[in-house]
Amino acid sequence: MREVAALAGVSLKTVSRVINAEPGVTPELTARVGAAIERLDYRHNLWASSLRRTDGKSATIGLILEDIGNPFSATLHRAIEDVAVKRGVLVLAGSLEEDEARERELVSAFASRRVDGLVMMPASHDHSYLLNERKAGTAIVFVDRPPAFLDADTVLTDNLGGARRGVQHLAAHGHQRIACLVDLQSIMTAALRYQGYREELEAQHLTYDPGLVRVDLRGIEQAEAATMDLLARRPAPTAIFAAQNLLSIGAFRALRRLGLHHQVALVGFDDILLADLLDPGITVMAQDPAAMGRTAAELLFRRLDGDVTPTAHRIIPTRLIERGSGEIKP
Amino acid sequence: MREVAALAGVSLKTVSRVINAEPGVTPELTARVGAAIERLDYRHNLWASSLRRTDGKSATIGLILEDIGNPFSATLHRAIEDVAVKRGVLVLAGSLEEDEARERELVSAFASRRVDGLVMMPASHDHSYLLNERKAGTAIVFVDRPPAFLDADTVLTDNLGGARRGVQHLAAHGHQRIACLVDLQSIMTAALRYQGYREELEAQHLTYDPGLVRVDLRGIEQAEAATMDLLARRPAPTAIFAAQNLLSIGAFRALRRLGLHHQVALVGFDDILLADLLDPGITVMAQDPAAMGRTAAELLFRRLDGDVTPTAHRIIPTRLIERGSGEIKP
DNA sequence: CTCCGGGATGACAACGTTGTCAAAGTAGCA
DNA sequence: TGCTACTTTGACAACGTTGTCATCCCGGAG
Repeated sequence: MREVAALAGVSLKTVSRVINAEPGVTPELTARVGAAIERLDYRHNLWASSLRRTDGKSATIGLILEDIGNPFSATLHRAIEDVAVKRGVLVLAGSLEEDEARERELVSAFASRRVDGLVMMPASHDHSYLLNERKAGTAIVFVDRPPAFLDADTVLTDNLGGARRGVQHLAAHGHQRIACLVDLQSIMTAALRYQGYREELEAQHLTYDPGLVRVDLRGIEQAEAATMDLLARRPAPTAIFAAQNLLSIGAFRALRRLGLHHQVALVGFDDILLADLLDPGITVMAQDPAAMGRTAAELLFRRLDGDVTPTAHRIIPTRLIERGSGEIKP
Repeated sequence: MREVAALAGVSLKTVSRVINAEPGVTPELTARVGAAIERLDYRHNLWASSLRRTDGKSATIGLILEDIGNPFSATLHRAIEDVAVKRGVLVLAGSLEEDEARERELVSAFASRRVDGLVMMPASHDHSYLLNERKAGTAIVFVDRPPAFLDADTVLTDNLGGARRGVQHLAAHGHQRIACLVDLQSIMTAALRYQGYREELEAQHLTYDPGLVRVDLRGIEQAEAATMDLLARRPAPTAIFAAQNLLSIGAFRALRRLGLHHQVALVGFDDILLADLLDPGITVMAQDPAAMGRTAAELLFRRLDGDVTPTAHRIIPTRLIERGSGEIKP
């Protein structure tokens, strides 16, 4: 910047004014400075700038996800980016893999980089440690999973309602023995879906049989094994509610392996790419990660713009997509 | 930091030393400073630090992808993150959507934030503008697509060889009339796959029929329509080589719609989640985005560590995965 | 002609940190 | 005791930028 000022024959401050498009600089000087910037290939240093500015904004936000690589997180990420680019804000992202320590590390790494805001899908179960960040002026929005011991803006899927709707769909098709596959119960969303399953059974006056439920399942293989196991019981379940993505796939695999994919009904929670091309297509309660990301980003930027209304809690509805597997009768 | 120094009763510099774990500080002082940091909930400001440091490193790299949200990019992103976390480096990412102007904007935004390195999957066709960035000390690695008018480290899929292998697989099963679906020809990878198709036809002494090729297809719908169209020709093709992800899905849809999914062979380029659960499973030439990301990140960090050997060009092999659709005989 | 107001420009300090160098303290040795 | 050598600590400038305030210049009013 010093060099630019020298080449243009003006002071440092004038260059700063031109760069920040501050009013009150002669068009002639603006042009001279612009030319010098061009010629020297000068790059503004945003960090030095934000260090000195009064608002201290870094035009950067942090994003903490379960796994950047999985389709749900990736779609969410993309939706947040789309909102952020409009404001010239860049996104730093990191994966947790259900590791609470990693969550703390990431928050700390983001704090060191002075991000303006944080969108997080937490792994831990106590977020009181974030109070300090917020006191330092960082806006925080939780997405997909709620905060604990902290009051903050939150964007969630309607896990309870969605699970109920899925089970209701099966019951409406005449099923009485509906099995259920659930992820780690320590994950709030999994617990809620399980709760929805139980609530809806009761609402439908169906008896709850613990033998038809498998919890703490991780990944396709475990779900496949659990499904094989469930279907070996007598009387066997006539329908399966798989409360997560990979669990649906595992269940489908098992059904195919047993040749039961046209006899036993299946409803999954969370949509799967290509599920419509399978035979039968998998009926799901679809989440809307793009809407979640968009909503979370909008809430975040509203806070950064100075909104101080009480914390907002947004519930994104799920949508039933009938593709065949959920409409099989017992 | 001033407050920490005051509370611990030491100078600024000593606090700095403790934070950076510089040798030669009494354990007692280290402890006192540590306690003060804890009590004041002090956060190190990485930007101010990197502003002052001689190496000027920001422990942050930039990642430019076609679309953060698509599975290929997301997997690549994740693999890069995995290498980066080991060094305490964070990743800033942005999507291009085939927009050349956006590519420049992102590079500029990253440059303003003084990233140490850049991994990019470019959309533009002239990267000479990056010379200035590199002169400024930013390491640059290209991934999935090669640079133009710039010599830089590159990590590519074996597009040519993979396409040839796929077509060869179809020919080996007795196919003579093999159709081909291709993405935008302006995309280097698409052009190479098309070239592989033609080269392998020639190697197999099969006649090249331009009527069996559809280029510049974008997305599932266009591929589906193109496939319907191709299959209406007489004589009809007995096999299809789909040179991209979504094109394979479109082709499969069309085959299903026409009830030809067990008569016409299909080989896709780039793997598809769940492709093994379809009927028939889709045979593909699988890319390895995780290996690409890992390799790119390793090259980048090697440069950052001072490696000045000539530019490296890594080719990541593809792998044929037989699932049924590619093994159908004419 | 003087004085005032307002717009354009620049000098300088400060943001939070680290590199440089000097000062102070300690131990060892003749 | 006096000297050197070394270790530990601190004062200060500097990184690249912007906020504050002072200065300068010009036109117009009295």
